[in-house]
Amino acid sequence: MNIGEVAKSSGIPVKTIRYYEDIGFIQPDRDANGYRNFGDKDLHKLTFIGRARSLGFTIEECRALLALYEDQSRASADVKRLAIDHLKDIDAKIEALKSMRDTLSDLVTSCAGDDRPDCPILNDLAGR
Amino acid sequence: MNIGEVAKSSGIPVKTIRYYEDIGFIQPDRDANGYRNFGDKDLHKLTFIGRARSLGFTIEECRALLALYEDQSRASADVKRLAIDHLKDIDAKIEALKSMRDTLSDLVTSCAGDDRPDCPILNDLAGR
DNA sequence: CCTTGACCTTCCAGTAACTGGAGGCCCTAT
DNA sequence: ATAGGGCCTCCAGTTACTGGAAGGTCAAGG
Repeated sequence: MNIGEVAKSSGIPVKTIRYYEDIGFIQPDRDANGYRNFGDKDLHKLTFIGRARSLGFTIEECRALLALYEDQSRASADVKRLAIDHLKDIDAKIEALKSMRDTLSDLVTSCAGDDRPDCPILNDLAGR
Repeated sequence: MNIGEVAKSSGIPVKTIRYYEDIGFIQPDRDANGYRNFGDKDLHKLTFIGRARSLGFTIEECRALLALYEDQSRASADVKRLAIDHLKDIDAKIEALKSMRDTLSDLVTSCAGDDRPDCPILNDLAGR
C-alpha cells in the first residue's frame, strides 16, 4: 500500500504518518522508487495509535500501549494501570476547565454587553 | 521594582515575565545596570494577564482583552463577545474530554486488571 | 578588600504533536 | 510531450513557556 491509501484506511493524515515513522512507530518498506510500501501490520498499528490518540493518550503512552499490545505475555493489570492514570489526567483537566467555565460564565452573565464601557469581566481581570 | 519582586507580586514566573516583554505585552524601563525597572502599571498589566490566562484565554485573546481594558471608549459588548467565544471553546473541550472519559472509563471497568494477557482495552484500541 | 550567594542579564534550545510549504521526482493518461 | 496527482525530503512554524549556559551586579559578612 502507498501512503495515501493507508491514510485513507486509517484516517490518519499523510503528514502524520510520516511523522509517526520519524518517531519510530512504524518502519514501512520502500519500493525501488523510494515510495513507502505499507503492510497490513503497519496499517493495523496506525489504526491502533489513531484510536489511542483519540482517547487522549500521549504519544509516549501510545508507545507503551503498543509495546503491551505486542507483548503476548503482558498482564492486563499493566494496561489497566496506564488507562487509569490517563483517566485521572482527563478528570483533572475536566475539573480545571469546569472551574474556568463556572467563573467565566458568572462574569459573562453579569456583563451587560451593551455599548457602555463599564464591564465586570474586565474589572475581575483587573483584580477589582 | 525589579523583576523578582514583580514575579512575587504578580504570581508570574520571572522567565514568563521576560517572555511577556518579548512578545510586547510590557515595556519596562531599564536601570543604568541594565536591570528591568517595573512600574505599577506593568505590575497591574501582568496581574491582568495572569488572571486572564488562568481563565484559559490564549495569549492573543489576552492581547485583545488588554486592548479593550485600556480603551476607555470600549463597549462591554466587545468584551462579552470575546468571553462568550472563549466559553464555547471551553465547553467544547469539556465535551471532548467527557466523551474520552466515558469511553475510557467503560474500558477500564471491563478490564480484569490481573496477570492474564487478555485485555478489553487493547482489544478496543486494536479495533476488535 | 574579598568572597559568597542571590539576583539580574542575554541567548539558545527544547517541549508536544503535528502542519504547511518549497523544491523536486515519479507515474499515468491524453 | 505535457498535465495532474501522488510521492519524496527538508525546513520552518505553531503555543506558551521552560531550562540552562555564561556572565554581569549587588549587598552582606569576614
